[in-house]
Amino acid sequence: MASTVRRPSRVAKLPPRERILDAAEELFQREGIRRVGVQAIAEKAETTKMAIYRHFETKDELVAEWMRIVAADYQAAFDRVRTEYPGRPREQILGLARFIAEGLPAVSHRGCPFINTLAELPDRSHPARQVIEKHKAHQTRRLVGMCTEAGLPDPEQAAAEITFVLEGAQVSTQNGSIDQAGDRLMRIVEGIVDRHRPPLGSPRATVD
Amino acid sequence: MASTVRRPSRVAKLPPRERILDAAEELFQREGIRRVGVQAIAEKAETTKMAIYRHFETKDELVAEWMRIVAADYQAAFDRVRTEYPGRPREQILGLARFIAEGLPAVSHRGCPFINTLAELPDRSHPARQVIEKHKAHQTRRLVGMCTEAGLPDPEQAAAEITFVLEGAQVSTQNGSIDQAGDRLMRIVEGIVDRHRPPLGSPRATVD
DNA sequence: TCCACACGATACCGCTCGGTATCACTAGGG
DNA sequence: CCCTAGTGATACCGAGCGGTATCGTGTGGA
Repeated sequence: MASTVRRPSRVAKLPPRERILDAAEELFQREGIRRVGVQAIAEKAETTKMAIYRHFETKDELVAEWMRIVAADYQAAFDRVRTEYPGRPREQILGLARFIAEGLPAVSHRGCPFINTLAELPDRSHPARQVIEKHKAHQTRRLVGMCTEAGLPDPEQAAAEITFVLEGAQVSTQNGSIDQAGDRLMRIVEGIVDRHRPPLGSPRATVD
Repeated sequence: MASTVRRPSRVAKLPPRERILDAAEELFQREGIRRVGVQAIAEKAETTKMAIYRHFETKDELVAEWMRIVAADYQAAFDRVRTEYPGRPREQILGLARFIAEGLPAVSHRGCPFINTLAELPDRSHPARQVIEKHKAHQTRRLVGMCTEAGLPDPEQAAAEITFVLEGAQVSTQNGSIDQAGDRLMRIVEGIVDRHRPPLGSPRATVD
C-alpha cells in the first residue's frame, strides 16, 4: 500500500478535484459533515488543505457540490428505469424502489446522505440545503408523472405514499427497527402500484 | 391567567437540572447537537457551564438524557391511545398516526429528533444512539402487537409499512417535498388498517 | 530555453469547543 | 451557632476548527 503512495506522478492519479470529492464523499457519508475537518479530507485525498481551497470557495460549497453529485446519481437512476422500461410506468416505479432497496445494506447504520445532511444543516439558506430541496421537489414531480402514467387514480397521493415508504425504509434501516427492510419495501411498493389496477382495456395497461 | 405556568426567572425558577434539560432540548432541536455548545445551553438555562457538569458527566450524557425524555414522550403517546381506545386496535393505530401527523407542523424544516440525532452520531456505541435504537425496537414491538390485535393478516409487514410511512412523512416534511403531509399520512394509514379487514367470523391471527 | 501556473508543504490566525480548577455565596439542618 | 452541600461566576486549558499567507517545486507549452 505504501508503495503505491510513493509514486506521485507515474501512477495515473485522478486530478486533485476528483480526489477531493471522492474523499469528501466517503468521509461525509461515514462520519457526518461536521465531524470531518478539511484537513482530514485533504489527507484522505492525498493532497493539502490549500489545494481544496483552490477548488472550492468554502467547506460549505464542497458539501453542496457533494450533494449535487449524489442528486445526479439519483437522477441517473430515474433516467435508467425510464429507458429500461419505456412506456411501462409500473415497472419504472418498481425499478426505482429496487434501486433504493438494493442500496439499503450499503448505507445501513448511516442512512441516506440527504436526510443526514439536512439534519446537520438547519440553516435553510445553506447552499447544500437548497440543492437537496430542489432535488427532492424535482424527484417528486417526476414520480407524480410516473403515477399518472401508471393510471393510479390519485397520482399525487400515490407519489406521496411511495415517497414516504422509500424515505422511511432508509430511516428504519438506519435505526435498526425493521429487519429485511428491502424485501418489505418491495412488497409495499408492489402493493401500491397494483392496488388500483387500471380497468381492463386501458391503453396504458402493462404488458407481460 | 398563565402566571401559574409561567416561570419568571427570579421568583420560582425550576431546579437547575430541569432548566438545563429544557434549554438543551430547545437548542438541540432547533440547531442540532454539534452546533450547540455547552456554554450556550448554560446561558439559555440561566446557569453556568459548571452547573451542567455537576448534573451530567459529559455533553454526550446530556444528549442521551434528552433522548430518554423524547422517547418517554412517544411512549406516553402509545399509552394514551391504548387507554383512550381500549380493545380497539384500529383506532389505536390511527391515534398514533394522528399524534405524528399533528406534530408535523411543529417540527417542519427541523424534523424528528431521533432521525436528526442519529444523523449526527455515527458512532453506534454512543449512549444516545443506544437509547434511540432500544426505543425504536420497543416501539416496533408494540406496533406489531397492535397490528396483530387488529387482525391484519401479516402484522409484521403491516407494522413495517406503518413505520415507514410515519418516518417518511417526517422526512418529507423536513425537506419540503410533500405538502399536506399530515392529511396524506392519515389517509395512507387509514388505507393500511382498512385494506385487509378480517372476514366476519374469522379466527384471530396467530400471535408470536 | 524560459516562463506561467497549478500543485505541495508548512506555518499561522482567530475562534470555539468540551471540560476543569478555583473561589465566593447562600440556604438549611444539627 | 456553625457546617455542609449545592450553586453562581470567572478564568483557564489543550485541541481542533475553517480559512489564509508564503514559499518551494515540478511540468508542459511556446
